[in-house]
Amino acid sequence: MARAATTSDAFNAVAETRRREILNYLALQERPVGEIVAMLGLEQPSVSKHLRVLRDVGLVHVRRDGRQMLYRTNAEGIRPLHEWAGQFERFWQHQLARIKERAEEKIKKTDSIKSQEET
Amino acid sequence: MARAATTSDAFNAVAETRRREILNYLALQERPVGEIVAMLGLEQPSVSKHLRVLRDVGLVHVRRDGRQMLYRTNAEGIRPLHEWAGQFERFWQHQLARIKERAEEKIKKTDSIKSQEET
DNA sequence: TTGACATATTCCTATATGGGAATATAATGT
DNA sequence: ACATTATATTCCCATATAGGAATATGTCAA
Repeated sequence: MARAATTSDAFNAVAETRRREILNYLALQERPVGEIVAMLGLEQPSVSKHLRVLRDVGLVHVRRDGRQMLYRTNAEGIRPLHEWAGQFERFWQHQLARIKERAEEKIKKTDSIKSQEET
Repeated sequence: MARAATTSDAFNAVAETRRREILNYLALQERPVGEIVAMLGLEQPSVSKHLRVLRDVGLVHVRRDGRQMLYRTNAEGIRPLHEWAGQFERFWQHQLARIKERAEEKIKKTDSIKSQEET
């Protein structure tokens, strides 16, 4: 089996840096394709293809305005990702706490060595 | 250019469902490869290859214990993902608020129609 | 050393890219 | 109808899989 399609789900879609950039750019307000092209410095067809992927997984909304297509990030689609990653929050907090503890113990030891030296 | 390597970063690495399952499984405690194999129902070489990818991007820690290799999730590696997704939290909150508003307005309208009918 | 167990790597193939180039589709103005 | 503008799609190719099969590596025990 080959790698899963980029259109399989949000996880695969946002694996691409350019698509994450697009989502960041379109979060605040909707924009026509031309502005996204200018913003990313990519060829227009490439941008259209990325937008297609984002549409297929429901990460952007589109509406037509004359000849323009206005795209906007659908933040809801990013929630599953945030929630999955959030499961690990308590673990990295634990890890950080342990790192802190060790660092403080190290300082204590250093201090006691120092006082020994002073003796 | 082809798709970015799965070992490019955490985003690409966790795009694969199996690898997310592995990270969930290894979050609570370290486990030998054999248990991961039993848990996922995949072939051992496939699991070893997924673990290799996770190691390369720093999403798991490993240590040897006799013939076994004990893997454990490195939650820190998942933070960038959580933080990127977290940028959109305020937007989906807005979106939900608007949906709620509209729903409430709809109910109001329905009520006023009802009272008209009653007249 | 030899055998058994645990894990990793290599080789293979079908599949899915992402970008460039060329072309198609859609909407507007004249 | 025709030219122009804005996007989308198709065709091409180099690259990177994920999994299966076979094999290699590493560790322990007798």
